[in-house]
Amino acid sequence: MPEPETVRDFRRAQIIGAARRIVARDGLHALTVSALEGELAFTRGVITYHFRNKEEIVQAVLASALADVEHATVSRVRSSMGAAEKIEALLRSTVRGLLDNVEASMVLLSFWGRIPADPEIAELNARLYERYRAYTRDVLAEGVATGDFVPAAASDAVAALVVGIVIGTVAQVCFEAGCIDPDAVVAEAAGAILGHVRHRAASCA
Amino acid sequence: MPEPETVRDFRRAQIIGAARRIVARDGLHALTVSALEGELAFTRGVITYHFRNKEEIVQAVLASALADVEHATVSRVRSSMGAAEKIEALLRSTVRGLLDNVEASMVLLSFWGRIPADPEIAELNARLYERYRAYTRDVLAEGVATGDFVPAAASDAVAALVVGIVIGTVAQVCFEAGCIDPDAVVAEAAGAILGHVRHRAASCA
DNA sequence: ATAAATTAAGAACGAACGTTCGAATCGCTC
DNA sequence: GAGCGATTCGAACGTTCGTTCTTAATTTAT
Repeated sequence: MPEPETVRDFRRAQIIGAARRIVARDGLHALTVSALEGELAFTRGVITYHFRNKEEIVQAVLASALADVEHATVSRVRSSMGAAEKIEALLRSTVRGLLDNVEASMVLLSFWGRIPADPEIAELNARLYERYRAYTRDVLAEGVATGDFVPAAASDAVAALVVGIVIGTVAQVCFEAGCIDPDAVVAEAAGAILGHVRHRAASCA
Repeated sequence: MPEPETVRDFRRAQIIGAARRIVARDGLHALTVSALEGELAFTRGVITYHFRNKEEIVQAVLASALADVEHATVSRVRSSMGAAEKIEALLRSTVRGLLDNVEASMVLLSFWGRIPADPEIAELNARLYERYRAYTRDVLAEGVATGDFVPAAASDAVAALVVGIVIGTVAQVCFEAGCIDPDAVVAEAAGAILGHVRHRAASCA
């Protein structure tokens, strides 16, 4: 990630940052040029000079949030871990990472409203989740190969379950501030899933 | 649910139905008076005659979808079931019910974008999920009382986990049509959670 | 049959949106 | 310090939005 050198890059980053704050705070529908003027100390001349149009800003906001979320998820799992550890890290670290960057998470949740109307956004979202599911499937297969997991588990369904738990937990925390303890939820989820995919002998004392 | 008798009630239902279709198909931002004119065979005179303003339509759409979803969830669990059956029904029937009425589900997902800006919508959503969590906690307590479940389980976290699974699964199905098999996901989820809250003796052959 | 009330129609309005554009200002080079 | 490109400014434009209002059509009651 190179430091912004030119004025252009600096301004663009500044505008995208303001746009992200607006979207995370008030929703995507509140992202207007006037709102950007208020959030920054600029007039709209600056904004329209550095971006061709508003759609370019919207896409930059989405790309920025997607990059953050991507970085907060899979990259936290170390390859030195065992399969069971990886599954737990996949859950715990991902939820933690998403909630450490609530702004990016809220931005992505805001973009959900555009999925029905915008196939491009739908595909970016689908790719994100599919990548996460694919990684989960790999870990499951790895666990089966090492003999840690039972081979019968339907890895497609379990992968979707893991992703669903992450999505559902983050959504509840983001939309109902204070009502949910994500660490406790993730702990239960990890226990339940590992107890389900691991050989019974390992979990039954 | 009384049949619409007066012309007024009939027209209102007609307009709300069209509004729901628009929101479910294209998102909440696409719900404009002009779009309603197109979806119905009316002019905007009719619409503004039967509704004070657009906000009233929006709230009616939300209330309508909330009622549908509410009906599709808790009401499907029979009180004659055992605790374990209830947990499974809570998962399976709820996901099924939500996906049987994709329109209502998509409407609710569309309204998520308004949660950051609209405390009223945020609370309606929070209430829906909290009621679902409370019911799950009751079932868990019932299972503990009958000796089916281990008493140690943190029911708050497990309840949030159940709701999260429902949300995450429905979201994946709605946003990635065809990629996810909800029945398989729910089956894995039910197996994992029941294996986790049930006494080990019951699940270890 | 006629008067009154209800409902439908569609033109017109102000407000807010994204965009465009010419003038003003800054920063650098020669 | 004059000249020039890069940047900032803010007014103005056309469009679309939700709302309002007048007129016409239809239904209901007497």
